[in-house]
Amino acid sequence: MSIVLHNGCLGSDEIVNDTEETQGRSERRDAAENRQRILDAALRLFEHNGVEQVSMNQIATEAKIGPGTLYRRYRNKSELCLDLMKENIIILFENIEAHLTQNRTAPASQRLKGVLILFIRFREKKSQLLTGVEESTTTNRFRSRTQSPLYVELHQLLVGLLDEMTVTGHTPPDSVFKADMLLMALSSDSYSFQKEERGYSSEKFLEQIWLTFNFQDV
Amino acid sequence: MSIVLHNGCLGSDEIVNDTEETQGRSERRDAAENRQRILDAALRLFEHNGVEQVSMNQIATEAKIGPGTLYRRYRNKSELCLDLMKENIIILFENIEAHLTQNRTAPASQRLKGVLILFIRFREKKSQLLTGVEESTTTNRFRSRTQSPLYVELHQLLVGLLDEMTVTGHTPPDSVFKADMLLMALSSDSYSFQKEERGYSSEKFLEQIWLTFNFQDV
DNA sequence: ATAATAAACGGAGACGTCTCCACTTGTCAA
DNA sequence: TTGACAAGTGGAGACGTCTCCGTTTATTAT
Repeated sequence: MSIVLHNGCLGSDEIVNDTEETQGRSERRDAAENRQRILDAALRLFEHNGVEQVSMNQIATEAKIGPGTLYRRYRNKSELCLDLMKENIIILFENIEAHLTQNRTAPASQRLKGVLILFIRFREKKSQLLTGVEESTTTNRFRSRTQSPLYVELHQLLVGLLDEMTVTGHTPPDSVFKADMLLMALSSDSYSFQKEERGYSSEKFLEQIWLTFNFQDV
Repeated sequence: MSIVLHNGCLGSDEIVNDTEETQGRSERRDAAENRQRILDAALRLFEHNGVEQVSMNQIATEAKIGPGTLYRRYRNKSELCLDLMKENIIILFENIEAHLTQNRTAPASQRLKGVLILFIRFREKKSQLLTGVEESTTTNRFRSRTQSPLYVELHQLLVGLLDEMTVTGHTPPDSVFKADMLLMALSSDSYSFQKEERGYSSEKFLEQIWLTFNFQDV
């Protein structure tokens, strides 16, 4: 599972690229079959029990394969969820791309807001799976999050927009840093905490982000 | 293990309060002894192997007690780390209190900066243990982080300062939200990521936080 | 077809978290 | 002192992640 970084503007189709890097050789027939079983089993279990509640073990059992086989394909649940979200990720990036070209002449802050809105919508749509993607059993949660191609891609995008927005005259705030903070603020953990514990709606949340990061009006 | 919220300004001594809520009855002798063994064992193992690498199992074995006994006292490693840091937490809050009264008349933004500096120093000093405190095996990492009394206390403090700093005339950014974001930005995950992956020094990190959140100069 | 071979498989097992509960032990009132 | 009993204990065991490695299977060259 890998999302291929592309040169220049977003190429929605190339973003999610399965099979190992640059075609080693096509997938063996039995392997392909098993992968489908895994995906089916996972989806079934996720729907019945919720993503959080389902263990890799259960998935293996449901798919009637050994744990080793499951782990060979997906190092953890996070990777599996990512694979299950391929579709939606592609759509997200297509939407972003469309929005970005449509508003090509608008101020960067406006384009940024649009991107954030699209991302929040995306998050809402498949919140459980996305939380699954961002989760990680192993130590260094943030580290694994930031290594995910989804993160890298979005980060790059944000850096571009933030750079454009930099107010000339002030000390330039490092856009890389700012993008990291922004993505952290938009993470599952943060988002669901604000919604559930602090009682914010999506709109209020976004508004607060905007105020906190002190972006330009509208 | 509980940190008692206090009324009004910081009462450094009351912040860390052991034994269960408001004295149920004093700890049994054998229990007290075991707790000491646990603390000793944990410290020993942490020093030799690093906090991350040590499991609750190992601690129990090293302390020569059953796993059940260990878990009865500390629901997880995080709580154990918190107990191990009591001293340092008290000192942190004492320092903050001192700084706050010393600069009582200075602008809130300056006081805030001081608090952040003290916090970063605190983090540096016991980084491993603090990371341990913020870690959590269970689902909902952020949730458990935010429920920790250390979080609640700091959050309260920040809200106070941020409220003072609110520029009259702008849309008031919710200080509770801002404080959440700030604490998230200062979390172990974030801090160590910026230091190790992005190559920031403590000073640069703090500077970027300042710029990102767009606080007043100095 | 068939042999060679690399990929894929499965499950045992190491190690981890955490719970449950029958048993022991400290404490305190009588 | 002693007995009642809450507090504390320990370890078996349920369940989870993840690895290792001997065996099976698909593919491809012959």
